[in-house]
Amino acid sequence: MRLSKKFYNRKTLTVARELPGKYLVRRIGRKTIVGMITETEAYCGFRDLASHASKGLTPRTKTMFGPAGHAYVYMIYGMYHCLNIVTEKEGYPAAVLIRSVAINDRQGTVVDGKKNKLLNGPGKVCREFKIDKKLNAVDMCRSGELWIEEHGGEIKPNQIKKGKRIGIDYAGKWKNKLWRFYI
DNA sequence: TATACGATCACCT
DNA sequence: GGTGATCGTATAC
Repeated sequence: MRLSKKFYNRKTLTVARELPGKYLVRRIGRKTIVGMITETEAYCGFRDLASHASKGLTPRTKTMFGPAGHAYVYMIYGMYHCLNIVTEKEGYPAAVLIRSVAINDRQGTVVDGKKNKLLNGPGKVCREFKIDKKLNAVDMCRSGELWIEEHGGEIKPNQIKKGKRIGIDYAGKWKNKLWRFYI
């Protein structure tokens, strides 16, 4: 079942904690790619120095200020894209970064010599799912191209671990927050 | 108009 | 462990 706006329109940490174990679905024409989310990070509020939104509202970060359930896609290092999902109410800048996804192909197709493929890193996730700026600001509650499903029962809450966020050494005290969730 | 740098990855030592 | 690739964005002139 597809996650509704109700799911995303809650506290960012709650959404980030519950997303691991859910399924990211990407439809391109007739082809569908499905992967289980295995790692997320929360970025929330004006004061979080690790969040792009701490610099204020700009054309780039506008999506993060928008309604919950929208995809926030941005380019990093000129070569990679990162996928985020906007959370909380419109006007409050918050999002959950999808850091890692495990592809379990339902048809059993071999991917990279293995049946299962772990996409550990937001850049790899976006490369595999063919996510780029065109998907920025799409409504994941309604889009026919990108959304998240819940199948239920696969992951128990006690399998989800938490830790410090990664790659944000510049964020001062904010870098030590335990806002990263993974399986 | 120009410049510096980043929520990364791959490849080098 | 360290660094180059490579470009959109923010910030500074």
